[in-house]
Amino acid sequence: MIHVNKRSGMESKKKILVAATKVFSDYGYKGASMRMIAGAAGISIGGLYLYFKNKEDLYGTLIRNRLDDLTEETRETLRDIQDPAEAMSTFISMRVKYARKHRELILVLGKEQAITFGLKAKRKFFEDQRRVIEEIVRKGITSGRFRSCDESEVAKIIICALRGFILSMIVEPDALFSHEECSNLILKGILAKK
Amino acid sequence: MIHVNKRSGMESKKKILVAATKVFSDYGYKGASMRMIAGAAGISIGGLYLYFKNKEDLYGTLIRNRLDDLTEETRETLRDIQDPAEAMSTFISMRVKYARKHRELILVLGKEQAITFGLKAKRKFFEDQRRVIEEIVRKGITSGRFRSCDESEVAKIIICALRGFILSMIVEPDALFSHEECSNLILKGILAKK
DNA sequence: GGATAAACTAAACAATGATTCACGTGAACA
DNA sequence: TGTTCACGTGAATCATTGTTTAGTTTATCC
Repeated sequence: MIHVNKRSGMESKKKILVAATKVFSDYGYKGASMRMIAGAAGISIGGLYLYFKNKEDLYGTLIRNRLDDLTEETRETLRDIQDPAEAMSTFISMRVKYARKHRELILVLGKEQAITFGLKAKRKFFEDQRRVIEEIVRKGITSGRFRSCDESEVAKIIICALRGFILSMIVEPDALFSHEECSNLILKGILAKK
Repeated sequence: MIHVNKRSGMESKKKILVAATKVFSDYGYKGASMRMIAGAAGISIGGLYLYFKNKEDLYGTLIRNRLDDLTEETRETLRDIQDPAEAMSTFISMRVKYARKHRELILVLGKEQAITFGLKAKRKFFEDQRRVIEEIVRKGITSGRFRSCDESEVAKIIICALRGFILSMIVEPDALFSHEECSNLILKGILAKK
């Protein structure tokens, strides 16, 4: 009774999403055309519309999928790390590594801050990430490892700094710096201990 | 002999640049049309081409002007500050304040990383800024105020963190944090002094 | 006033965009 | 084998784009 064609649609859908990520990251939302995406995916223009309502839908699906993945992966990894300093380092290096690996995604995200449909998913993502950091900082303070501070404020700042690290890493790949140094600065600051 | 029309062109050029900044920041480079810019500037479409060769020229002029201004302003302000910690704080708060005041510019900059003509001016800008920070860090180390570290590496990291602060500030105006806290984290880190 | 040139306009141009639709294709089931 | 339908095509549609151009207004100079 179930009717599944051998030319499985799911495969095409995946091919489209992969191709679209590449094209969007190279040209931005407006700069990427459905023709280009279709070409990159090896499918016809009309074919795109079998799987996505329109350009906006394609873009939104792409963003949502990837961000949800990363959020899940983050929680997973941090689950059994107890030391807050180590958790912080791990969080930072995770995000940096993910960004390096999924360069395209970061470019897409960075490029279209104004497109409203992307914004909601992005906000949710950063909110999630912020909460994770906040929890780490809270633990750090109560355990005496971290200096006393407003954990929510500091969490915000760290998230933002991290965002800058990653953006720069992507935009200027030659101006590289290690994620160890990033962690180090955030943990120790730059003032000499007196 | 000098022939200057009362309908002075310079005024129109300024009006266009102001309007273009707004429109570009709202819609991005591709998303902004010459029609929209003309409308916002209260001028005809053809009028734009009296002052700018084309869309790319208009965009490029806009970026270059603003970035050069900020670089100059930065050097000016830091000239007579001796204490490296104070210089660092001042630098950070300057950039944050500038970003808050010229929200549109930051949005424009953040939006089109891929447009090559904008990129060159931007790279130069960040390079300039990096050198300023590097100098501050170097002074801090030799004077014993800062812990010993690779000044060029740390300068890069601080620039990137700052970029993140500013980007976040612009994208999510509600998730505000003080520039005092930013300086604080960079200067002191988060680990407790032992 | 008449001439000149800068400042400006509006319509037109060719190119390109997203989206639609009438039409093929081939695997699965009867 | 023939019917069905998911899958796929690409020319056509229509809006919008950047840019050009022919023509109009307006301030200055003789």
